[in-house]
Amino acid sequence: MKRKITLKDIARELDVSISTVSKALKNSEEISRDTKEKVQAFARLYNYRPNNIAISLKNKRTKNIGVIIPDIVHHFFTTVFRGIEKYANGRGYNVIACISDESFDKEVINMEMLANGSIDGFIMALSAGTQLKNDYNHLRQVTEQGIPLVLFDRVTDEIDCDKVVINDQEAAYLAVKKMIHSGCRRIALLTSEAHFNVSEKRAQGYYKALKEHNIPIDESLVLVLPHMYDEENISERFFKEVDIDAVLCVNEIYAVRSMKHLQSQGKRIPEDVAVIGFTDGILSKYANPSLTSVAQHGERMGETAAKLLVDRIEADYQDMEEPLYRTEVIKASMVLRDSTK
Amino acid sequence: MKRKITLKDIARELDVSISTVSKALKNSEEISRDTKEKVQAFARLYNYRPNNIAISLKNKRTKNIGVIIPDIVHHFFTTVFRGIEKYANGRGYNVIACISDESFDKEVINMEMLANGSIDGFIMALSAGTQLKNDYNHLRQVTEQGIPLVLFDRVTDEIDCDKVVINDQEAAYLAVKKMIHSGCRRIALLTSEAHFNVSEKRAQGYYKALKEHNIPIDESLVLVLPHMYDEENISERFFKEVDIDAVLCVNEIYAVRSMKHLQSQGKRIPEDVAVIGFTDGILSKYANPSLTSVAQHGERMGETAAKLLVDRIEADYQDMEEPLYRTEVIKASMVLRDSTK
DNA sequence: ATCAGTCACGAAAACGGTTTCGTGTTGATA
DNA sequence: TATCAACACGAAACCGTTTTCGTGACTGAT
Repeated sequence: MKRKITLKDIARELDVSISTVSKALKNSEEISRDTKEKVQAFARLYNYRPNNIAISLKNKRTKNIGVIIPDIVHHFFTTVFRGIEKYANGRGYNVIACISDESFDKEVINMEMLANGSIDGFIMALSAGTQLKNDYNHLRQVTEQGIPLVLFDRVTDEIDCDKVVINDQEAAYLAVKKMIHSGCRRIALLTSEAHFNVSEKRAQGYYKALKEHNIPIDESLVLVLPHMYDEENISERFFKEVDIDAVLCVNEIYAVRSMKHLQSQGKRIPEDVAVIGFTDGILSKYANPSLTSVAQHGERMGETAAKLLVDRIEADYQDMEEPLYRTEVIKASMVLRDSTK
Repeated sequence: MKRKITLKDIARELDVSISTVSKALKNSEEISRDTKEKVQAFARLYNYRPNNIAISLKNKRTKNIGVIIPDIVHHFFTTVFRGIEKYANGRGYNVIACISDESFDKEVINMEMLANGSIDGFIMALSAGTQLKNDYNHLRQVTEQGIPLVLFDRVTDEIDCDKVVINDQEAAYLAVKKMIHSGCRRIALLTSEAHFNVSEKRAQGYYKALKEHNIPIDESLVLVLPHMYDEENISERFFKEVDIDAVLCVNEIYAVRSMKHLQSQGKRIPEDVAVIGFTDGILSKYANPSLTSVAQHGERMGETAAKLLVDRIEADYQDMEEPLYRTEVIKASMVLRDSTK
């Protein structure tokens, strides 16, 4: 087993000082051609690579960024993660992934684990637990220490930092508007109580579209599903009881499940009931009929978040004047498929 | 902005030496109660946390593990990743995620980035590119340096290390057997040419089951789909041309697409054609009809891989005698749903 | 012969910890 | 009173780099 070779090893072997080796490898002007060649050849031969940890300690930067997301087995977060990873990698950063599992405690623990030098900055989406608790002290701690933070999707006004969101309200508004224009009048909304932020905004868009078209709001058409609790039965019952010609769902799963329930009642999609979901993932694409869906462009969101973060890290590092905190809005777009007319 | 406080700061402030502070915080017997209390109180007050990087440098271990997977937007890998993250976190390790994007070059670059001190060990699934190229020098480099490596799912015999695989062949065998027992005789196989290992093993299971039941093998019922190239058209044509009463697909996507094509030809599932897929993901669950599927238990696979890795890292660290390399087999299981009789 | 000015290199500090090995002070013991 | 162990603490090395600041040897000019 060949152990890793260090500057010291090279120095000893070639009978020069450590500083000389370091400089020679950096092609410093200070070192003679002869020595440089000798050192570089030796380093190549023994496949010398500088130790990242030592460099991190010296430079006080790790070239790592911490990503904390509530859930990875979730198409949207997965695509965001990919966007982050791609962009960060392109700029020489590695990504440390932590999954909060929607839990406040895990989120706090993860942040604390990473905030002690392991990373140069954070990208995160708030866990449901955190939003429920409405406690953001762990975020404040981090920003007060001068660690850059970018929030995406599940954000909060309580914290002053860079943010990336999608135009949820507008997207929902446009989706409902589309259904209205194709003749729908009794439009249901399936939403969740869990991640307040986005669900609420989407609901606002829904109400706004109805109002604008003078369609009376019927609260019995709005179903708020509890997080992970007997959802399926509740929604099945719901569809038996209401008389509708369209549904807007705040995610894909609700949407395909709605289609299933509606179809089992003999309703045709989209002829009898139109369905639109949020999150243009694999389910939307392969559902039968395929699902018209609001694409959130997670990958772009991830890239944008990563860019904001890395830019700020590097500005920090080079003592450049700090750009003001920005909130980037990623425009959702509708992917038209066969569940709408 | 409060900068991070260091041992040196505390030492200066309390007029003791750095060593004393260090020991006091570790509750060393060497230090008097008075001093310990003073130091600990001060540290608490200023929220002192030791710098991870410094500790890593000293200990020559980072408590990070590197995970390199071909793709994250893929249910199976995602669940494995979650298993790894959970287990590793439980043992105090963080996970650095790299996505090779099925490319040999990216895999190599990622490994080299991480192998210079950033991590204590690797968990990875080989990229398609690597399997194609059949070049494993980057893995060999890593193991020769004494960095522990665990391969999962997409493994190779070329490298001597811990491995975690599923019993692909047997799972496929059992799936086909099930279809035979329910009366199917003309059973198609939809497979891919990309990740040779698993596809091939599944194919072997398919052939084995047919042979064992004296069903003649008809190569025209086996469709090998090229990776990402016009798959949909090819498979649509395939289903128009063949006359079958069952299909085994090496992944969910092929399976739901098969169902779609079959249904559009008026075939009923499972009455006319039974369908079984691999990867028990979200698609299988929400497909219509829901899909009988081979569950690969990715999460358990991830946990197992992480356990193997962490155990080896810690054995290394404590100079314990090294356990021999092991290959753990995760048993796949069949989730019966509505696409089979 | 003296002096200034390269040139090529080394010593040492620094990053933030841990750990080994002293060492000065105290109180008890012979 | 001399000796010694126990106690409480500090100095310094070390992990592997980078970087600043010398410095000795040589060159060329005066």
